[in-house]
Amino acid sequence: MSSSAGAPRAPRRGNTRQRIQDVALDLFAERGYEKTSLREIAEQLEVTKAALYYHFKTKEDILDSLFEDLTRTIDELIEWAAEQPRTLDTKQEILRRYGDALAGAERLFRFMQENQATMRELRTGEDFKARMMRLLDLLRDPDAPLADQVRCFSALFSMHAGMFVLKDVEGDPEEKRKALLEVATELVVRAHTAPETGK
Amino acid sequence: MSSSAGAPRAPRRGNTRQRIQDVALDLFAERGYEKTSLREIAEQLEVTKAALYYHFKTKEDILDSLFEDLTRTIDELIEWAAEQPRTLDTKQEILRRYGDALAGAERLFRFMQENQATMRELRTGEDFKARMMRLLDLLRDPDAPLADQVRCFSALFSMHAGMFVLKDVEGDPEEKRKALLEVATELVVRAHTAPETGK
Amino acid sequence: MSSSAGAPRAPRRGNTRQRIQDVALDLFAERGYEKTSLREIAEQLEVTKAALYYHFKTKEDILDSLFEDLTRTIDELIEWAAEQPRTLDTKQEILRRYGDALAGAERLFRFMQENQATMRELRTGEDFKARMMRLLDLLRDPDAPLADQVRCFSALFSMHAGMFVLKDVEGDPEEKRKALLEVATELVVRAHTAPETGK
Amino acid sequence: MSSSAGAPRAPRRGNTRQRIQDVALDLFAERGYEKTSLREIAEQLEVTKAALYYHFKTKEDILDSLFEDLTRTIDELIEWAAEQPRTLDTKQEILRRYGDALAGAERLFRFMQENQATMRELRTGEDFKARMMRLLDLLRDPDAPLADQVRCFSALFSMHAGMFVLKDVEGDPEEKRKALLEVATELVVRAHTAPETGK
DNA sequence: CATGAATGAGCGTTCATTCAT
DNA sequence: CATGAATGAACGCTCATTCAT
Repeated sequence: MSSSAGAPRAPRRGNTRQRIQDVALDLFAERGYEKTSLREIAEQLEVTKAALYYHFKTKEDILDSLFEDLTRTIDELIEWAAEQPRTLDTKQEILRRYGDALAGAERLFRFMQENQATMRELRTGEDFKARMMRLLDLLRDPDAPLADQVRCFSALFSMHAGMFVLKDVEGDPEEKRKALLEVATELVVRAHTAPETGK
Repeated sequence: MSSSAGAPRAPRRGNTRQRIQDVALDLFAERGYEKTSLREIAEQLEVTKAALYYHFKTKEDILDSLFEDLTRTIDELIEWAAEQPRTLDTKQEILRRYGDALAGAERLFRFMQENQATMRELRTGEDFKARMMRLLDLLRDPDAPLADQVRCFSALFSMHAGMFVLKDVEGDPEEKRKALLEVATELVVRAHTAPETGK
Repeated sequence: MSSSAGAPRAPRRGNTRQRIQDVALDLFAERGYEKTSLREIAEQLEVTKAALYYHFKTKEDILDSLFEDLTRTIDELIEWAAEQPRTLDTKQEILRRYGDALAGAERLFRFMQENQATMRELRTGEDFKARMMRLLDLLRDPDAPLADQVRCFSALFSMHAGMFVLKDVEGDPEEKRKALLEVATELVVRAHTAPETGK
Repeated sequence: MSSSAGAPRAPRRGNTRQRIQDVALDLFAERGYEKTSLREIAEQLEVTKAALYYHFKTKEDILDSLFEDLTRTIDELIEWAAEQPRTLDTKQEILRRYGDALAGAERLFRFMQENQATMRELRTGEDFKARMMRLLDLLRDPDAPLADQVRCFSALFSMHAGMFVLKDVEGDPEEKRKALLEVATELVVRAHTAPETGK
């Protein structure tokens, strides 16, 4: 895709690190973290396994690096949200921004979605889960009835999982995103404004 | 744990097959399918790896056997639902029954939820996914606007994932179940009765 | 072949031992001794592995039993030949009788032919080889030139191997046998009557 | 054996691949292909099993590599022979050259001779057999009487097997080779010039 | 006459990782 | 910036064999 230019085998300047990340993410998402071996990654890049170790200390290190950007983005979102008044508007804006982050890191979310068992055993996984919980806390009101809390979780989680499950449904991806956001927003609105007391 | 008593070699009655299934499900759910080795399972049972192979032909075979009951239950649900009129009542009953199935196979659902990458590469996984899609088809109306379809998917999926995510939230499990069912039902109701025409 | 009669699943009287031998010989010859497992034999007979151990002490024991008849036949041939005068007529008769023995134990010869490495490590194999050498000694004259000794070995060995290699050549099996015997005889005749002195 | 000296970890230059081949051929020929484990090979080389896998993709791959040289030699022989007139002289030259190939790959021929059951199930084995048949076709006349065809096969096969069987006979190896070639040639001559019509 | 249940040893193979060059 | 060569640990699986019933 990128290197279609010039010589039959381009010199490939200092971009190897990024190429590793790219291929690794593809394979981790496609076949799972454990089932993807460094040999596969190296082969697809036409370098040796040892080359990977020049750029990353361990296999887990490769995975961690993939999360860096996303983690920063979400941290910023959390930071911003924490400073806002906990109004409905804020919550809606959180969902909107979260949807954007999601769209910008689709493969990574797919990876998380499909490798939760792995994530649970990795530092990065635990870190990420904590951030999701922080986000959830910004959406829900801990004193609200359980059903409202479920609504908030459901909103967040549906956005998360929706893109992949909806792949089997016909329709334009952009439309799907909108529909997911719409339903999520609706759930949060309902949770925020519900006047009735619990069950 | 259990057989710490007397004789150097316990009699070990004819329950080994079930004990294997039990331990396997625990470990598969806890640590993931790939990361659980047959050695671990055998060690926890205090038998040799070879003993596992007396009862199951392959590792995958153990997994498959775990799905048998659940698969039958869901097939019955699908069969039943297919014969009902596609009313709102029917849909609500589907959710209720699905919730029951879920409660009766909690560890298995947790396993699925957390090992999707693995499931995708296994026959049983594909089979199960197909059944989920059948269920979704019984809830949604293919001509309805996208947002309504999202509501149905979201209902199903939230029930699915909810039990595990909500473990970190305080509250009685039975209450949580009810809350999940309530929100799911609400989503399906909304999808069923929505008068407005999509986008 | 034999038990085509009556009930869908015959009671199978005391012939199990023979059935084991029959199936074992088939598989040993077809797939090799090492690559044939007792499980395969048992499965093909629709009994359990343990049943085999009721009839034979070890896997090697099954193999040994297969050689019993043939061994006796060849021992008789050797004994008979040892008492004859070492004339050309005797030698020709040896070949003829050997050809008969061969025809009556075709699968076994095929097994030997194709599993020599295995035979060399088994008692029975060594025993059999010794007998072959005895036979060779009855055909050749140790003081004759090397070429004559080669002729005798070649005669014996060609009969041995011929049946299997010639399977790929068109023609009636009985004719092939005759042709093999003819060539073998011719070689022995030449070895016996050669007037020239070796090298 | 060699590196018993000084340094705790010998340098082990770039000859490992060949050392593997050498040891493997020894063991395959001595104990049979199936009964030779990679552990044995590795131990004899004082490396780990995994080291073998750096140099060869599978166990079968090691075997295949052993055949490469011989296969090329025989292909050249076949190619050369196919271009010659099918005279007696040509046939004699084929045997002579085949004898040379045989002498240069003695262990390999022994391996084949003693592991035919294994060879039959391996790609390389089938390939090799096809080549032998090609050679046989270059020696025999398909319209000649069966006995003449047997003579040709017997010639080829005796050379093949002779070296190993004759190990138990006293005499100089070089002399044996000559005697084998002499008898083989004689058989082919007889097949080529036989005036009588078959049966 | 046979089975059900299990074992211990071993197999071929793969993996993440290391390190001298 | 990377490779060639290797390791140690583990994996899923199969085997011949045993023994109480």
